[in-house]
Amino acid sequence: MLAAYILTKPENCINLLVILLTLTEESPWFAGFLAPSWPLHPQKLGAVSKITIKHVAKKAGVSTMTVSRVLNNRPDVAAETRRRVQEVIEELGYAPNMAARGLKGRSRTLGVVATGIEYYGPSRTLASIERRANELGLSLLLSLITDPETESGEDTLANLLAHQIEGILWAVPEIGNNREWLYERMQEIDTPVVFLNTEPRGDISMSAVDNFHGGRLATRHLVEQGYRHIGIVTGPLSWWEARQRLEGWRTVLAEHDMAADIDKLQSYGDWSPASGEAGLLQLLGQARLLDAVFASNDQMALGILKAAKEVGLSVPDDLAIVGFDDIPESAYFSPPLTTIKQGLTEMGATTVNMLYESIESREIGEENSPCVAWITPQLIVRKSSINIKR
Amino acid sequence: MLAAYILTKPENCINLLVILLTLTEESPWFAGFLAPSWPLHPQKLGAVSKITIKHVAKKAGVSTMTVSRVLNNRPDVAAETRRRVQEVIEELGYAPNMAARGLKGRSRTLGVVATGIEYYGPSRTLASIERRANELGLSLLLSLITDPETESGEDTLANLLAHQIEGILWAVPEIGNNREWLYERMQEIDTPVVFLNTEPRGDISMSAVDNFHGGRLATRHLVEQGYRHIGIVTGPLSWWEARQRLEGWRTVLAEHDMAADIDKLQSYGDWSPASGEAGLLQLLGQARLLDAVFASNDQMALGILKAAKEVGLSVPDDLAIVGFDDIPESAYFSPPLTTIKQGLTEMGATTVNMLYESIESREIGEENSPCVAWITPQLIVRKSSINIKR
DNA sequence: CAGTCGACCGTTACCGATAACATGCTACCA
DNA sequence: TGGTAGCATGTTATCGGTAACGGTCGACTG
Repeated sequence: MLAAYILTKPENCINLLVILLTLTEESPWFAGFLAPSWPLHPQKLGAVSKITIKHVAKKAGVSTMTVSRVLNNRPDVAAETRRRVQEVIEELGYAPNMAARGLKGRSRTLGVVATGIEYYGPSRTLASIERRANELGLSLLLSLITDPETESGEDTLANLLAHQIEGILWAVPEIGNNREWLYERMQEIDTPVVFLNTEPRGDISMSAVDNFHGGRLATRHLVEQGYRHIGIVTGPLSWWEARQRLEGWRTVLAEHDMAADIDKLQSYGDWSPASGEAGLLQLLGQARLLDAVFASNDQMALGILKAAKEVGLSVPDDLAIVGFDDIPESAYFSPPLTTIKQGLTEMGATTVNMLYESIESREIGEENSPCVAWITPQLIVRKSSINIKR
Repeated sequence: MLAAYILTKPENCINLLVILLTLTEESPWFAGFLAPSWPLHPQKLGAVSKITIKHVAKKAGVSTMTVSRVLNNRPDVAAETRRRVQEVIEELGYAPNMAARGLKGRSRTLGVVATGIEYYGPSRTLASIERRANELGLSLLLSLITDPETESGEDTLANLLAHQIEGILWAVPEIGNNREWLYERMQEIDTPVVFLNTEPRGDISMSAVDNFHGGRLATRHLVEQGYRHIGIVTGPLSWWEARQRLEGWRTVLAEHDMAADIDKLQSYGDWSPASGEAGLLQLLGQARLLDAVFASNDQMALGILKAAKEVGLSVPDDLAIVGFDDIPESAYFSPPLTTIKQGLTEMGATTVNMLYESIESREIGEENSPCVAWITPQLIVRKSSINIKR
């Protein structure tokens, strides 16, 4: 058979005129035409080549495309064919090459950008993200930011995009304006992003614990227990969470006419036990009548417990304490710590769901609008805040 | 220019005789030869197509291969060419597509299989793994096992391999024989695996904290402080770490002739604070003279502290306690906890280094032999074990 | 009974980077 | 001055999967 085709390579504007001689194996005479310097490539077979879609296709007697359709649960495959292909897949133990899929934009991988996973909150969140992603058949590419105050994460983002991930979970706290670049960048890239625990704004998808509500819950509980001079040790106010918890505390104090001299009831910590310790000492110096403290996390509450003991204050008789986080240890502090449980597991799963939906809807072409989910935290009452005498 | 080539497609044994007419853009007359039914493909340009190696090549006036060589720091590029290419890369903000690289076996990605990252040790380890991997330019695909006692992780491994990862870090504890399948599987796959915190064996690469030494450190410290009846609350004995710590304790007791009635000095916990609490009560019931406890982790030590307080034992006067892990909270327990710091950061980094070397040496073709690295833990002395009266 | 439609399946051209191989050129030697 | 070694660079095929498109065939319609 003799045929002629024009092939074009647009990128370099070179046209190739190809005169094509198709010879079947039955025409060995053709070998005579070959110049000796044009070697026939020996059939390179890898030693124990992995099983690919081609092997499956060959064994099932169909084309690779049909196998691909079966793999992706496309509707246009006859039931019988589908069954046969699935059998062969099973039999050969075939697993699709994700890199090849990624090249075509279906990597089934999410990027997670997180920080501080050696601490309870972030690691808990990450664990629930992984679990939900796994359930949905998605893999996770993990990137950690060591110091969110100084590292912007631009390299991190670039790296994730280079891996052809299909969506991004951004679990780094917004500190100051360390994220402005990202909001701009998001306009250009067409990979959906969902944020965790961040200040809501109209143009992003996000899920967050209602820290304001949490701050209210903690403070209101202290008010109800009869405490009248309720101080706070905040987290770093560059953190949105810390500001929200502070605001909740302020609101409740104002509601109960306890906000006179409110400045003297505030102390600024940095999440560490040491700063809780220092915070209590500072508060005691400022507010003589102090009888309760809302610590913005459990670690600081632990530092406060230690400081209280050292200055001879008994908890909860002289001083009540409420923490935030409900780390597993807090039930075993002495006394056991009243605290706010955040619902981080729920938040992690929710964000993955949101991202998944976003990816799905993008696939079928519809643009989906930003979405916000709030997680309601929960008060866990233990001994550190209960004073039967009052 | 006229040239002829032989192309072969081994898979279907069809030979193509290609007569190649190279026409530059300056030869539009050639269009006359085109049959109307052979359409020139319209140049399909994505809306805002990402920058690929081709764009860089074109702009730098070289071939894609040369760009690739520059990207991979291959030696055979002229200094001037290299500089120009790098300039263009910079200018266009080009980043290589990792999926495409993965397809060729150079995904620059490691798989991490871990469990329990909501706890301090694993999350700390994971953080240091990520940091070191990042420094080496490697990405991390994260897989978590929820329950290592029931989940084998075979699916997890398959998933990682499907992603064309170049190496695996296995940070799931060996419990019973939950890993036999993996040792077998490792024979077939040619992806290097490094294990974390596991019992050494000749045919695997691994890094582990010397838990036996840690157990000795803790116990010897108590002996030196003058305590004579030293109990232990172990972790679950299906865990290698727990067994090693127990063994260290046993050895020191035997060395000091304190191993009479040793059974009554043992209690079996499950890492949780609650089991520490229960463990102490059990020990007190068995051993009247008990004056110290080695808790196999800090969380159980916390439970023990609580239980001691409840039964009216003062720490460290009546009862000394040493923990294991050095979680950040332990310095703020009341009293602050003496404990063993594991060196998890070092372990994480070490395993990544080992895996990296293994990958590198594999690339240049040499087979590298299994390698074992031990991390030496460290005693952190705090108040819970210091009794000046003794 | 021609025409149309839809279900099913195959062919081809990519996706982006890289290994293998080919080629052009310079330098150096006999 | 021809030959050749070796450096720098280009060309092609390939990795494994999927989108786009085409073809076939039977059923149904007018």
